[in-house]
Amino acid sequence: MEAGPTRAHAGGSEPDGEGAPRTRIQEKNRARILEAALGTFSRFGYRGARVDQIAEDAGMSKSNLLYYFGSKSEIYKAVLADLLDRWLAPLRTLDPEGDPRAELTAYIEQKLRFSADYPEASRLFANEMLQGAPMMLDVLEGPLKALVEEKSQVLRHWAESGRIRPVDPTHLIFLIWATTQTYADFAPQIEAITGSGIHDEAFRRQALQSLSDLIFSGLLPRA
Amino acid sequence: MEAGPTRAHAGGSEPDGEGAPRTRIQEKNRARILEAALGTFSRFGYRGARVDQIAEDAGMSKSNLLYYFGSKSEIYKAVLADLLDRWLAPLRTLDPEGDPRAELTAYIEQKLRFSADYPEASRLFANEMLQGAPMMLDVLEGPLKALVEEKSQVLRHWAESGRIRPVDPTHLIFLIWATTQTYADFAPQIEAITGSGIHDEAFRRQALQSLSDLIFSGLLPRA
Amino acid sequence: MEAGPTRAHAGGSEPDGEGAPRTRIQEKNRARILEAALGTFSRFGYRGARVDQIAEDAGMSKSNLLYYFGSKSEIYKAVLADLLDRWLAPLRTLDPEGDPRAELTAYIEQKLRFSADYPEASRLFANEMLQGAPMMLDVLEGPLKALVEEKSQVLRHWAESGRIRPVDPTHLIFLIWATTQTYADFAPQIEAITGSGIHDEAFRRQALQSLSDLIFSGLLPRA
Amino acid sequence: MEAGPTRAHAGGSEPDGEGAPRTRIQEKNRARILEAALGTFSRFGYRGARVDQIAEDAGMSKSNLLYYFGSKSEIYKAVLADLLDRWLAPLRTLDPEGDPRAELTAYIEQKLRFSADYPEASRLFANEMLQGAPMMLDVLEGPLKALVEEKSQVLRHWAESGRIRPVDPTHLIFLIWATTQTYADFAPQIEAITGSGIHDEAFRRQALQSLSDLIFSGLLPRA
DNA sequence: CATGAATGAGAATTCATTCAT
DNA sequence: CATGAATGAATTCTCATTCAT
Repeated sequence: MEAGPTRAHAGGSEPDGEGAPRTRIQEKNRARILEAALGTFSRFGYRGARVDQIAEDAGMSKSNLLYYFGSKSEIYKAVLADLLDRWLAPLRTLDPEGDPRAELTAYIEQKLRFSADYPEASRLFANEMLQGAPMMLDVLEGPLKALVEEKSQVLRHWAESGRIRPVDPTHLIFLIWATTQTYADFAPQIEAITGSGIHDEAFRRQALQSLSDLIFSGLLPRA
Repeated sequence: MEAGPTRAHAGGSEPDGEGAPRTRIQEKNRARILEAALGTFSRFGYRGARVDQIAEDAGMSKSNLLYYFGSKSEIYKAVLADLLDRWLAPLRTLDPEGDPRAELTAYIEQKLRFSADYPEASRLFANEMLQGAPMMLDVLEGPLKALVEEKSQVLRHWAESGRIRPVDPTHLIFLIWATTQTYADFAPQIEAITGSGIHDEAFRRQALQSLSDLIFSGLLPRA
Repeated sequence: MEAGPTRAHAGGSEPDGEGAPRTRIQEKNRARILEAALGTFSRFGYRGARVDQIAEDAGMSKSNLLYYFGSKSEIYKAVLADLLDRWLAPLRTLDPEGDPRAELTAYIEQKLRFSADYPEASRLFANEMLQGAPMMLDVLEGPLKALVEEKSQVLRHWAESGRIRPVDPTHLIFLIWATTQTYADFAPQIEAITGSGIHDEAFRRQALQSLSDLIFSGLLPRA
Repeated sequence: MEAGPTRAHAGGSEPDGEGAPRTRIQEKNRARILEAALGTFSRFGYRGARVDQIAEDAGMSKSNLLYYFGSKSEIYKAVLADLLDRWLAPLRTLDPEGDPRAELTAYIEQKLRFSADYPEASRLFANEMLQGAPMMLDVLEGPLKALVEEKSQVLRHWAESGRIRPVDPTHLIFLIWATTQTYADFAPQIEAITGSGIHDEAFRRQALQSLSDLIFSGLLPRA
């Protein structure tokens, strides 16, 4: 069983009930925990992460951490939930009415920003995938798939109206995801080779430039 | 200490001396262990992996496994070493004298094959990156960087001679890596969305087609 | 690695920080552990001792013991530190201004008491020596050597002023140490031969008598 | 159970039967094993010693070592048996007809030589004592006790005939044992303080001189 | 006579979690 | 809201010993 739910923890007064109102300090501590957890889970995965380390990174005792979340898997689930929305948001903005090049460039830019601003979130997502996405399968097969199909339609329409060349939209989306995320997920490799990384603004501009140039114009010289 | 080297275990007559000659049975058992280890490490990373599980997957007792490798980190290192050569091989074949389109297409195809044939190796590599590449940094900064620089020259020459459009070669290489590996590393996502995957030959052909079309011709309609 | 230092264990909120203030319960548990550890280490040495057994003797679970000390070698070091002061204390009391016979007799008596009251401490010290004193070398070469040199001076002065015969002070000190400690360290032998032991008050008086008689008057009949 | 006998090892053709004739190579290997075992057992005691290490020190495989001795405790017992005779030998030479001073000086010298030549044997003996002499109790209570009683008689006769002062012979023997063995058993301490040790001939002469001077003449100045 | 292969019982830690305060 | 104390189930690794060759 990995990343699987554990029994709901007993006790009476935990602050995590459904829509339980939270005090300001609770809110702050939950946020600190989630941030620390993101850092750890993204590096080591669910099994490799240690509650101790999360607590330490969050600047509180392990006991106190467990007062807020009850169990390791609860923390994990909360982090994942936080993550998904942000991960999907950029694609949602793709506007069927906009100019294809502008829209896609904006999308790529947003994804690059995400890699720059939330590299750990990107890595956590990657980690889930590597493990077979045990906690995310339903999201992948549900909302994500639906969204991809919706946006694929947009791309197909653009192609039919001659505004872009006809390309398999799914693979195009995969390409955009892969190329933008790689700057976060494979950062050590990127940095070893280039000496810089997506966190650097100049580098990010250069990456955006190269990517959109390639995606829009391709490699073949114009006749 | 994660993924750090452990001292060679003192006890017993372990068969793993430097260039020690190996008997047939050793060869066989080591291979079984490495294969099982690849499966486990690629899913759970170094810390999340359990020696028990590797032993079970390899069909031997934990003690016997440790007779061959001495420690978890020794296994990990052996798996990584095995992996690197295969991972790098395709790029090495890129021939400066060949036709750019043919060469690059062949490269992409090889990388896709790798994702199809050794998805676990691909994921293990990804996992190392996510963790910050603790065991691989020197390889990244040494041989890998050198190879990338060598092949970047090739791309640059092609551009200078007008055979391809001038594109930042490093980012092009990153794009190829990312897009080909994503089919192995993010397989659950791919499958959730497309219902198929890189292991399927038709899918692989379609992916290759889409990728090379995009990379060579880009999205913009020809004037 | 024997008796070598281990890293402080990462996990949890161990109560053993540098000069961390200790609660009453911590004080009590640490004391129980140290006492049990003394018993085990003194019999079996560092390597031969089992943490399980120490925990059992201390009346607590192994986990709880490790909550207090983190590792076997940490316990060992704590026991040794506790031991050294007590072991050295008697020699410190040797007063240059006092009467040689009274001073030395008092010293011998204190050492015999130590053997009687803390035979396990004596044996632990012996055990460290047998192993080559891996954890104690610096103390031996530092504070202990200094103290011995200081007290050797005292003996030398006594000899120069004619109050005792001139004898190599170092070997005299070794003799006193050896003869007093043997009653604790070689207890089984002593008891097999005499049927009694240093724990017995009459025996102790007899030992003291014999020792001081020998040391002061020697074997040769007075002319 | 420590140092306790384990079940006799099965098999048929081991070379260790009662008076089984031994080939030259067997004889040589047994000797190498016993020597290596002495080194390890003397430092770490029975429990702390590892068969691996003994095998390595003896320059053979663990399997081969166990071919000769069958089990750890068998080796231990063999080493102890070897040891006892040598340890006792010096005392046996004490001649009732000889001159007390000459006889005792010779005895002390022999014991110091033993400490110099076989420090590991001395330490192994000490180790057994520290553990409560589980394997030696019967020897201590039998042959050793008898021998001590015999030689005590000698000392008593000497005292009765006025050749030495009347001193408790047992404690005198203990003193000689303790003081001579300390140079082997507590070698690290001796060396830390003096910078030399019993292995050094000059040091040994000095020790002998100091000891016999003290034992025969004592500390008090002659009137 | 000797070695390589294999194993199971231990032994030291690690780690998530519970409990009391 | 927070911490210290305690625990038991893993988990890695050790070690004496057995088996086959």
